[in-house]
Amino acid sequence: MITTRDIAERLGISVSTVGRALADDSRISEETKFRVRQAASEMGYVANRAARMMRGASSNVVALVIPDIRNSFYSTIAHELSKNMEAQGFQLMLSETDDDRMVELRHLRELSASRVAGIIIVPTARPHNDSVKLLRAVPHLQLLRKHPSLGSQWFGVDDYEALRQATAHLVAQGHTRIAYLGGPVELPTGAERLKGFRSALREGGLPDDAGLAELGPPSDVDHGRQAVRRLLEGPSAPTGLVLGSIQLTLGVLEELSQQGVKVPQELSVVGFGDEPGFSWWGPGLTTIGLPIQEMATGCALWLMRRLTTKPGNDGPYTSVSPGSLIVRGSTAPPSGPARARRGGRPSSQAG
Amino acid sequence: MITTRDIAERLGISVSTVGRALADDSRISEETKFRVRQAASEMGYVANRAARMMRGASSNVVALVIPDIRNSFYSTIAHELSKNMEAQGFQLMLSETDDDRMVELRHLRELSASRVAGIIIVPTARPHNDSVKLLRAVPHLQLLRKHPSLGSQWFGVDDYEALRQATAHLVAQGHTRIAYLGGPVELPTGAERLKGFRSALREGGLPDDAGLAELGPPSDVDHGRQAVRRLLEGPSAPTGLVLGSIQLTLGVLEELSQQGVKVPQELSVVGFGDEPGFSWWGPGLTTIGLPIQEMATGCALWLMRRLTTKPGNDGPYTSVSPGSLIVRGSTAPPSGPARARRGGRPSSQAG
DNA sequence: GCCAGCAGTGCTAACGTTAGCGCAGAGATA
DNA sequence: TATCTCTGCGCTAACGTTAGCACTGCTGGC
Repeated sequence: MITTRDIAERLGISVSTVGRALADDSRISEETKFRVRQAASEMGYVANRAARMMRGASSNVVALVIPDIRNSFYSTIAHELSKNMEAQGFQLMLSETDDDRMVELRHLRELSASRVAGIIIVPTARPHNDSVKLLRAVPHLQLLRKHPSLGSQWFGVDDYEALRQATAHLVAQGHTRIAYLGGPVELPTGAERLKGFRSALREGGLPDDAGLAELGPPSDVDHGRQAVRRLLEGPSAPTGLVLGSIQLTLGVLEELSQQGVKVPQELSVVGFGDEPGFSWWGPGLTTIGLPIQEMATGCALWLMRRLTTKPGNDGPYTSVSPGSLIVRGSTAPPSGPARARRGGRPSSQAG
Repeated sequence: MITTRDIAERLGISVSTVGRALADDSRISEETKFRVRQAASEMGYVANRAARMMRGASSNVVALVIPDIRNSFYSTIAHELSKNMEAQGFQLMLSETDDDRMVELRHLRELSASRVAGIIIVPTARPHNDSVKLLRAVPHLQLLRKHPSLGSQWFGVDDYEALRQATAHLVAQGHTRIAYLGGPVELPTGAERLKGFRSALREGGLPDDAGLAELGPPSDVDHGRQAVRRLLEGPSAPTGLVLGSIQLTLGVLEELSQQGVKVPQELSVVGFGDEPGFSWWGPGLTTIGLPIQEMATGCALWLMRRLTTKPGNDGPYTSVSPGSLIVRGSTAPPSGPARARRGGRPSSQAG
């Protein structure tokens, strides 16, 4: 590798002069600067960032710590971050945890050793104590999931309200047996979404202890398939289904297509997130749209400002983006006797 | 930040001893090792990799340079690489080029300054000359696209054969007006895929100069929508359509759904890649399945071996994975007069 | 004619870690 | 008792870059 010393020797000047010429220092004559830049270019000199960092300069790397890049939420976030950071000369490190706290810890150790400038993290359910310690030493930002021990800098969506709306949509259509399939309550998002679901049930005068909530790994497409099969095979199958994860939604749609379940006649479905395929699935999937792109952009801008301005404006920061229900064809009033249960309306078109 | 010096001062020993204790050097007594490790843990010591790198150690970072992480091909690759590299203690840097050679160059400069250990790149159509120079200094591997100036280490798929098969499938069903929508010939993949398409036409005795090939930005979903609209509105609309990019396929499916085009009655479609939604789109999308995951794994293993073994086994290496046609419901013999063109078969079930 | 000031450059230390070499003390051997 | 070996540890230089300080000529003011 070419160093400033190589350039200095070739030109018969000192390394200081080379360094200053490359830094465009005003004390160096234009002629010298020109010769140095010429030589550097010819010789293929590339400054060694490791050496620069040893002199106290911070790195230009920001790490994104997420469960799985294949989840389109996270790839969208990664793209948006990358785009915004590239303009500021930052690079993006990618760490996948697979929702395993030990993997998360290993990654955070590595990132800490690499002295990354900042970390954007979607934490696991219960981060290891050492992970918490490591994060404290680096400017960081929680994304989507908010764990109290990791500080109060957080960008996320209103999970509670999103699921409340989605469920209320089914309640309003007269469904009384509504199931929920989402992530575990150990995850902050899982807990909020379940709360929103139950809250909407209560508001609609329905019992919320129905045991119609299936919780499990939110990134596991196969779990979505199996769970929806269990729900439909059960003794008292629901007429409505609300989903609380994009991967689970993918699994459910796959399974419903394969089993030939008639939507919305046999089952009304509200998905989570908005993938390309959701609009053309069956009758079109009614789903919860989330402003992931905007959130990621906000996140990137916040961190860039945090890293490029001197004063440590480390006050608590929280940004909650609202979701919005996208109504397509996968939801309709329930058919059959269950429909009469919703009070005064005449049972027109009953089958 | 805590350094070995801090630990040394606290324990009243030298930095050398601390360093050797942490490196588990056999010359250090077990008792000292224990005390050092204890102190390091308590004080939250994390080794500074920048300093370590200055002593000639190579970094543990591998960069992935791709057009866009939102493309599921690339997110799958990123995931697979990440998973395989994590076990070996490597980290993944993500660089998106948006297929812009200047962005690509900027990223490669940064990566070079960071002294990444290796680079896996899906190059742009015509990489900048400086990009070529920079890559030469780092162990690297081309993925999917193969540009001659970047060396002969390459992992990819058999683009030619994949498109030949896909097109032949339509030819065999009796289509005579088959359109192709894919990336530009400037891209190695674009050129190969177009060649495969035209080759299948010739083999089927069809003219291959039909002008039914629409080429354009392969990552642009909207371009897919517009292009298929143009094809269908044209004076001589095709009865079959073969696609040469996953993003274009997404756009086409969206547009066909929206316009209510009857598939396969009005148009037979063969997609590219296999997304979750492809199986439930319309009658199920016949598509070209590609072993992206296996290819990425092979890629990761090759680079890991390359980086962890001493001798620079830099001989040319090329691995071509075959694709396979997944036949679903979106392809069928053409209806209408065009069908009679395919020789002797009686026109049963004509309508 | 002498000193101040300035432009342009060189010398050197420092960042944190590692490895080669050296050294002190304890025990073994002659 | 004198020498050798081994264990356990310290000293120091080196990696590439940067910044503080010092140095050399030269110009201008008094």
